[in-house]
Amino acid sequence: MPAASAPSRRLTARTLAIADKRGLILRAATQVFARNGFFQSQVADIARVAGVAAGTVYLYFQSKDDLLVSIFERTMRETLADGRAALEGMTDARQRLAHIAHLHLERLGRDRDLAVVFQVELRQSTKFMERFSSTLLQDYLALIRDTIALGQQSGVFRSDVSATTGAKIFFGALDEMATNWVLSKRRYRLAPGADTVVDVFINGVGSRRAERAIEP
Amino acid sequence: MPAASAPSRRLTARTLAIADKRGLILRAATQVFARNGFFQSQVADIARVAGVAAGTVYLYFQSKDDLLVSIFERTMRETLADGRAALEGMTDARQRLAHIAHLHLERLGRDRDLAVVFQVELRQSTKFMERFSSTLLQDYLALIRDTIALGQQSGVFRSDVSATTGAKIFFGALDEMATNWVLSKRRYRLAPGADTVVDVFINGVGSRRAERAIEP
Amino acid sequence: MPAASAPSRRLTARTLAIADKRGLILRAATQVFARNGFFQSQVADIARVAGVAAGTVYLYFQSKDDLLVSIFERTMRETLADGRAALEGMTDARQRLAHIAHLHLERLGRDRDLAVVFQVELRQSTKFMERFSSTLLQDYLALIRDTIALGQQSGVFRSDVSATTGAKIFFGALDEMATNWVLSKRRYRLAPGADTVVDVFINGVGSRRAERAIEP
Amino acid sequence: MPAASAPSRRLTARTLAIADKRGLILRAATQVFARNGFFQSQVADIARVAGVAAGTVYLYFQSKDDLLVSIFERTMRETLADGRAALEGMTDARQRLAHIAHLHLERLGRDRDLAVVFQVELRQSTKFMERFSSTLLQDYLALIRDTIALGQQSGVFRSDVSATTGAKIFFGALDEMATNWVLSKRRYRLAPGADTVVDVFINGVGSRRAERAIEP
DNA sequence: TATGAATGAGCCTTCATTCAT
DNA sequence: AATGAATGAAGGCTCATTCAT
Repeated sequence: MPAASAPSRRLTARTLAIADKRGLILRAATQVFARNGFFQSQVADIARVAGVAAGTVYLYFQSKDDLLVSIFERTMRETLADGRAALEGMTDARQRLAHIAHLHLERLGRDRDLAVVFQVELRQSTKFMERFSSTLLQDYLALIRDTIALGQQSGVFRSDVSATTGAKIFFGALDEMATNWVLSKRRYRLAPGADTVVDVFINGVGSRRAERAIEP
Repeated sequence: MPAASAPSRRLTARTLAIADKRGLILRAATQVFARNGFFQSQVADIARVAGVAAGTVYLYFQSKDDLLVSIFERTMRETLADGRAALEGMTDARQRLAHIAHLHLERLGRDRDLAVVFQVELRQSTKFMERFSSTLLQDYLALIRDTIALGQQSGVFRSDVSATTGAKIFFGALDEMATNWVLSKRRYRLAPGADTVVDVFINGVGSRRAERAIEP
Repeated sequence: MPAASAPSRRLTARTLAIADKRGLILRAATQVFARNGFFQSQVADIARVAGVAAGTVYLYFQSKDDLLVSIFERTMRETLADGRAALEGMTDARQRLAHIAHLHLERLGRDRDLAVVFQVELRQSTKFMERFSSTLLQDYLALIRDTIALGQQSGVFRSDVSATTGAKIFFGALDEMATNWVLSKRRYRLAPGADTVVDVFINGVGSRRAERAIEP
Repeated sequence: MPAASAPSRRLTARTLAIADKRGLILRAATQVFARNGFFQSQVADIARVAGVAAGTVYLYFQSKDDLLVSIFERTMRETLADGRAALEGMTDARQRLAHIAHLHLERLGRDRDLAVVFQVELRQSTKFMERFSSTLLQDYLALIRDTIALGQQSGVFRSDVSATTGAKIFFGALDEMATNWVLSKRRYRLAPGADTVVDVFINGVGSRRAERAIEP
């Protein structure tokens, strides 16, 4: 092996080590935040769970807030990437919505600590909310909105409901399913709820016999 | 007025004064929490806005937490009472849902500070969430669920979607409408969204031409 | 009854009422201080036990401190007066000491709450201690010192021990008996200890066979 | 010195540094408590006198209370250890008592701040008193009681006075000597009083001519 | 005299963050 | 890169005292 590659290899190793430790700390933070609540969690606790010293956390993250933001960003980025990749080949907007719903609830249903952080701890205050809603969350809502718009263009969705409003309703429904699951004392599987949400969103709860609903 | 009524009058005056002061402090707390966030708000700020001394707050409320809880409880109690009263005469489940949605978004749309507290500050942590979800919030969800069940019995709603899941979807949609409105930089009227939510919830976004949707 | 006497009678009645209420509050304070400790006691508690409003306490006493001081002064004044009166006819210094010791321990042994206040709560801090030691407590120590000096003059007490030091030792012994009784979990009668204190103080614990003691 | 000893040396240095800082804070607390009184002292003052940050105090002590308790425990432990060590070789109970008295008054007489804390501040309330009297203070009284019992067995002390009562009287006398010294405005040496206390305790203040004292 | 609602000064403690090693 | 001892700002809450009634 040529000597020249050594530094590069070392760099790669280092990069991996860093990535590992970042992930290690982030997983510890998710667990601690979920179980104690963000404000009741101490950086020292997270460090202990991660098996590092308190000061070490600050080598990888700016602040305690940054830990929370990073959990959000990392998960959102992954979800968005996964979502976009999977949607690539799907032409049916209804199928796309179903996929988004499944991805959404499956990811949260798979990792309860993550779900708690997403459904509860991240809603700390306008401080966080505003920071989030201006970026990745908007991207996520945009993904849904575009899917609905696609359905409207292709004629499978009504055009008299704005895609933006539809996206809020769809996201809100999924979000509430997740929040309810997180706060419920009963233990049930979250993911199956995705089908119902999609079904209701597309077909409504109105019976076929009933005429089109009440207009204001 | 007979002399005998004097004590009663004094008592009433005092009772009113107390009620006023509680309400005064609660309104101040709503404003301060909404603008600074719960954790960034100081009890001294609330007292200043209410025009009382810091210690006086503790004559009417147990703690800072209690202020937040009281805002929630007071509003929920009123909303539930109003909702039940108005629903009394309505037999059509679709009409009932429409009414609930309007009441929900109108109340929040009328008082932005209250909306901020409800959509953001109250979601502080599982500590609060669990406290809430076990009581009045459950009552509210039950009100929706019962309305859906009524619609299923009368045949205007499908019976192959559980009323409980339907209630989550309906509430989640309304909740997201409110949260989006609160966090949005644009200023628009919240209440009109109620109709769309009801429409989509009942009729779905699927076009009439499109067949019944995707089953899992 | 002459009209002229009415004011006087009223004044007397008022004076009595005042004396009663002062006493009432003071007894309540003694009880509350004894059971909760001075700093843990709240003026509102004392008022409640006395059956008056919080503000009323301040019509009879300057401050919370004043309550503690008044308990001390009232008891000391009574004890000193009783002591002096009883000592009047006694010529034997040993008999006098015995009487003082009995009076001391009987008064405390009769009222445990008072004893707790005297042995514990009054030792709050130099602030109180210095205030007390400069007046009535000095008078009390002087009463003992003078009794010892009398005994030295009449030849029943050694003159090679200063009366002042002797008084400290005698008082300290009584004081410790009381403190031990107050803090003890066992329930026993305090007063009988007076005899032992006097006996040891006068005769020493040395056996008769043993020669006069160790000199430094 | 071999290289191998370096880690051990570093450990020792750190241990010393910690021991120093604990002691440093404890000395500062003694000074501040003595001069301001416990309740009037602020933890921030103690930190300033010790030359550390306020938070640092809490790295070494649980609470403000703990500082007071630690002063007591440290001093009592040392005094008990010193006392037991010194008593080892002494067979004469009278000599032993004299030694205890000297140790007691010398230690307090040497450090006025410590004396103030012991004689005044530690008598705060039953809260502290009960905590103390159940352990180290009992040990100290037991040391005196055992010494008296030893004297009774060897025949130099009377057996008709219980060793327990004798111990209270002896301790009370020493305690009062110290309290008087602390509260006195005059400045005199405390330790010499030890001899008088022992003398009076063993021989009594009764003159040799006088017969055995008054029996109840 | 009596009330008790209102006042507001005062402080212990926590814990995110830093930095010397 | 890693440590963890040290920092110090920040605020909820209590309660003695006042005063309008």
